[in-house]
Amino acid sequence: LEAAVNPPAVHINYNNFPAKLWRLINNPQNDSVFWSPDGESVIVDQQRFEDELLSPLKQDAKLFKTTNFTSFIRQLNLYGFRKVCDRSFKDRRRNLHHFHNPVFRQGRPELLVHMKRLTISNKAKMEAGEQVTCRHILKVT
Amino acid sequence: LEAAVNPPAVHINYNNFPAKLWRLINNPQNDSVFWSPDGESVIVDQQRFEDELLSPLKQDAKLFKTTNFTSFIRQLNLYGFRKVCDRSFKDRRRNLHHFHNPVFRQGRPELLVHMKRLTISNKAKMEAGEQVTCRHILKVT
Amino acid sequence: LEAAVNPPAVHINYNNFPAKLWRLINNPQNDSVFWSPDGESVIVDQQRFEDELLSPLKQDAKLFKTTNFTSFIRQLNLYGFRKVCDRSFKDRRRNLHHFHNPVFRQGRPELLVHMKRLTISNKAKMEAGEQVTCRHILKVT
DNA sequence: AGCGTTCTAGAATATTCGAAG
DNA sequence: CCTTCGAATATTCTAGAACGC
Repeated sequence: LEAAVNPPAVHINYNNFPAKLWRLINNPQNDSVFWSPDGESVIVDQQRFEDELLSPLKQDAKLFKTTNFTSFIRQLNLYGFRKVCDRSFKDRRRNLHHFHNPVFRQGRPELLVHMKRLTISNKAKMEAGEQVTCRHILKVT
Repeated sequence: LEAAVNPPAVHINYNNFPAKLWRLINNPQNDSVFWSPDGESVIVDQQRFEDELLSPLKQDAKLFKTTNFTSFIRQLNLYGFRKVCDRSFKDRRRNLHHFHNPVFRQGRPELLVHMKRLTISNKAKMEAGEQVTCRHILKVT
Repeated sequence: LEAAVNPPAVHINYNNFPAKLWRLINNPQNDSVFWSPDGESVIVDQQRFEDELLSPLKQDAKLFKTTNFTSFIRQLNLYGFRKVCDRSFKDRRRNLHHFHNPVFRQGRPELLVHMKRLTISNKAKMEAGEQVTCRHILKVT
């Protein structure tokens, strides 16, 4: 309860995928990634995302090195996002992708520390009950 | 605007990495490190860099203690440079590395004071909104 | 040798992927899929392919049911195509994909009957030396 | 049962980072 | 702060799996 009132400061690594996605979705300037109405999942407008964030013409301030939308999808899956098939978000002209991750929720940055990168070796470790090191979480002694 | 015309004198520690890189890239004698055409990023010719700056044969005027190119790359990353994969700079014969840092730009020495050495503790402090002291910046106010 | 002079009539199923790709690449009207200069591999211009063949706006004459380029790539891989990384075909503005399959070559339609759909079960059969049935090949003896 | 489509994951390589000296 | 090394992350290409036809 106390934790809810005074949430511990969360420090996630600025350059890693979870932090980038968190900044993007909470950035009012950005209109290619946004929260679903219930704040429980992520919606990505593929065309805008490609135009504004992946275009090779905008080399400088690029958040991602890739120019392929599929690489972004691979990252989402690696960090535990699963696609939600929601008819109400279908749009004939726009390609809207709807992804859910239980530890990526609007207004809950403290959950981000539970993100795991689901590589084979990490999954094996988790199976065996071992610790998984996650570099996106800053250890602030 | 005034700053652009009369940039304030910049004082960064002569022997630290940012200053060394700044001197190198602006030294017409040097041909292993140079600005990209738009002045927004750094291009390094690995062969020349190794031959002219890292070779143990040139003990005298050696700028760096290391003889490994990878250590130089580690420094670039530590100071916030990220590799840019730009197809147009590919050269079959030369190994050209293209790195970008928003505060390392041609003709903008005043930006150098914003360079941060991205150690874990510095990153955590920055996440928490605290000041980060950098020894490479000489305070001469 | 005689076969090269008088190649046996080849009949592949009109609606299956190999036939569709063959028609596309040999159709002068189409400019999104074409042969590499040596006729040994396939080059796909992603933007044009999406615009002209996958766009949901062109419902009528659509060759494929999908609107996703990735589904097309999945088909290429399923039929044994592998990506070729050829620098000389890089284009900053266009996304050109270069795929190779030893049995898909310009002017050699008779090779198409050797195309296999590499599903798990087909691969297992081939490992065991069994026949693989391919519905895209019309048996017209 | 085979094919097309979709979503997710495996595998390989390139890049970046943490930690120790 | 610099250097080194090993490990985590990012990116790319290919494949597994599930489903509908």
